[in-house]
Amino acid sequence: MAHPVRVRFAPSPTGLLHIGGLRTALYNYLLARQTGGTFILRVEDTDQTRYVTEAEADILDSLRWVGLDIDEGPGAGGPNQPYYQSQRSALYRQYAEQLIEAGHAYYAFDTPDALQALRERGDGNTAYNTATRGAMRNSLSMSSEETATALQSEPYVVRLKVPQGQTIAFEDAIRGTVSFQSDVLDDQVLLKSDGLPTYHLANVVDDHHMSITHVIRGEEWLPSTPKHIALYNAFGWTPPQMAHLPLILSPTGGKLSKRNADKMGIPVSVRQYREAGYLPEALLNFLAFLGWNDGTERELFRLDELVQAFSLSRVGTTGAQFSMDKLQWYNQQYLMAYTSAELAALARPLVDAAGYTITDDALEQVAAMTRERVVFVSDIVGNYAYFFEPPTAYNAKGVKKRWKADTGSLLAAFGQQLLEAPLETAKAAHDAVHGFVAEREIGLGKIMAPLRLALSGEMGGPDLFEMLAFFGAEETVRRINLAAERIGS
RNA sequence: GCCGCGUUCGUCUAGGGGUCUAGGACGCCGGCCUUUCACGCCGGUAACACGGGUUCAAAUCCCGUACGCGGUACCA
Repeated sequence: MAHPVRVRFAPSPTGLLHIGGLRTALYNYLLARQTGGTFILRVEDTDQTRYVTEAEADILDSLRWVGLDIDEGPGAGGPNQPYYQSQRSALYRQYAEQLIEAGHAYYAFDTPDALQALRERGDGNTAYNTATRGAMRNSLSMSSEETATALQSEPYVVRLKVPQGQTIAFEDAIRGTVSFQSDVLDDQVLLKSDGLPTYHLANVVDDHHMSITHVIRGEEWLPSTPKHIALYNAFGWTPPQMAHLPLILSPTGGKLSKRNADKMGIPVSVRQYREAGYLPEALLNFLAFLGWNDGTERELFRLDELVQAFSLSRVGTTGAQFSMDKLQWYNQQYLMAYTSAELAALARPLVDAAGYTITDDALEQVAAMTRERVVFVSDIVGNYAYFFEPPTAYNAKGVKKRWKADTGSLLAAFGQQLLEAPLETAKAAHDAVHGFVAEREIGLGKIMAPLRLALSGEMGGPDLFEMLAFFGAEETVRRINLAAERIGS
């Protein structure tokens, strides 16, 4: 606790920000904010072949959308610029050379084919390690003259000389002690033949340079960690605290890969959730709970509340399957927490885009009526389009059950009554309907269900009297006539 | 294959030797409210992977097995 917490989210710009990446970013952010530490964004763009131009903007957009503001990084500045690894090549090269001079790394000249052949021997040995490196073409097996010549004329990489017969152990904040035998480790490539570093080198150098105190990342990195520890050791640096998060799994169990998820109809990029109408607070809350809980029975936490409650020690070790149902529940919970005015404001652009004309006041009334019935804001224009235009279809089951031979004339008479004494409030509508049935000595069912059908085409929905007050006498009569025409009798 | 990590209701999980006839949430199924739907409330369904130990006592500790997942690249 001597050093202030400094954490980083270090995505590779190979595509749209992944939902799992967002959770990693979230946990890093939570720890930083909780401790008054620093949240850094670093772009790990060292693989030129997988670079996707839109990716970086999408990562930035997505983080901004959910409200994970970064303290250092692209767009935010900071003392360790640049925050793009592709722009820090000189630094990595310098450190690679330092390692070579110290005898912890070496040059290797093997062709991809030669390495492939090694792997395919099938004797269980890794391609390039303490047992095999002596037989390969590298500065360990070649004379210094040969090496110097090769350096001039051939492509080469720099590899870490993994020490032999060591146990490499580290304390993971989530999993406790994890240990590996160094002999099973590959002599990791540090510098690729294109001169750029691999993840392993760049990551270790940058984490050290940026004084990162906690490395919080996905469990898929756990097997790489001993390589990183070996690197820290070679440099003589102290490794940061490691914390490996459980994986987010697809509902069928496998990794939530793009292909796997698409098959299940599950979006994997944050942008898709945004476009589908999920609220940032719902997505964040849901994601936070994929692998973490505060130990109480509370499940609703907004971002600032997560900051308060979060702790690395309460993060679980088991992979968590993604559940669309649970996410939707969260979305509904947060949607219900909005006031009608707020909900109306959220719905406004969708309403306009659908080509409907409605005043702000009226839209707020619609929001009030639908608030507890929608999972997405877009449901207002989807499931409740009848608030904006008369229904074009009528629930067949409902019509069969509730629309009798005398319904048409009954509704017409009710409509007539409305025009004579227009209703303005739900209370007035209530009284009008009750007065109407009392006078005629008929049941409420004779009029309420058909009225609802005429107004909305549906059998369920918001309170009928509120709807009547909303539509007013003229529109109600119009819809009664339309329904009578279309349904008949 | 090898290395690593994991395994409590269908799913997310609480629980870390006795308080567990295992708690909560989502989903599902009933009921109440509402002459509707939803919300809300009440109730139900459903789990400690298996086998050995250790212990007076094990979901909880140890070992093994099985299964799942991850890694095994000049990708991150």
